[in-house]
Amino acid sequence: MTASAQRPAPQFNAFAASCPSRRLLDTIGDKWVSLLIVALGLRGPLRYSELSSQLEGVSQKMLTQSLRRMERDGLVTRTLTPSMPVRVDYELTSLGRSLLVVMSQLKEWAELHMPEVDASRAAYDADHR
Amino acid sequence: MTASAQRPAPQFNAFAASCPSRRLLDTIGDKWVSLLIVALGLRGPLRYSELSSQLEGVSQKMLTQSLRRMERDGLVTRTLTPSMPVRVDYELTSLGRSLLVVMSQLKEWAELHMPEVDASRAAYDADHR
DNA sequence: CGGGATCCCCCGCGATACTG
DNA sequence: CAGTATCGCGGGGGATCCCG
Repeated sequence: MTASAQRPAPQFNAFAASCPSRRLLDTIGDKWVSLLIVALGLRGPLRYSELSSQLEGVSQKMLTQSLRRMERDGLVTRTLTPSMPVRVDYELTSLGRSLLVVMSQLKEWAELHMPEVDASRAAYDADHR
Repeated sequence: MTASAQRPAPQFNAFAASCPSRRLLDTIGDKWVSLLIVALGLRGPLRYSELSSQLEGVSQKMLTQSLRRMERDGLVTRTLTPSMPVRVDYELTSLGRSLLVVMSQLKEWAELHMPEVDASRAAYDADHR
């Protein structure tokens, strides 16, 4: 699997798993990652506990996992302050902020068009009952 | 769960499940839906079998499921031609095309910045071994 | 050809307990 | 406070069979 370079592949194949767009989708497809980008973008650097309380419903495990992933991807920095008790702050990197811009486009589309989606769903459900 | 309207909820809470942006993420978070939007956007109306062969790795079940969902959301139209054998074409609606625009922004970001992400990952992995 | 229905397995994720 | 480690299950999704 992950069929790598058997045949030349037509220039840019957005449908191959190795394509950048596919891999970006793997990242922002994670809802917690997306929400973290927005949260950190809107409200500046935040502590672990602040993120935990702002992303309602996130489990400790998923929060940590998502933050680690974002850190690895260079989207956030993790700053440890060895006070007592320990303090950890997360902040978007410039790369993370550039992604925030794109995510905001998504947000705009959603707020503009989700009502149409809702209407379409209602119509569809009415038909197919 | 699905806590609906118990308390007023602070104006626009992007972190609540009912928020438009959250719900859009639920949609495009599905990688097949995203890829279908791009495929149908770039190559015009496509038949079921054409989609099946272009989205490498998609199972029949997931393809159908994703198309149904998109149809319900008003993103694609499904046109049945009762020839022999049957022919079914899928095409983006204007709503779907407007979403394609946004998705293209994502694609641009990916092609522009994924190399940085890769570099960050390599550095991270080197440190944390 | 374009699906629907079923079975079944895997692992993503929540819950819980423990640590520096 | 900010995590790590472990267990357990539920359901998302693949494989398969069948139908109009």
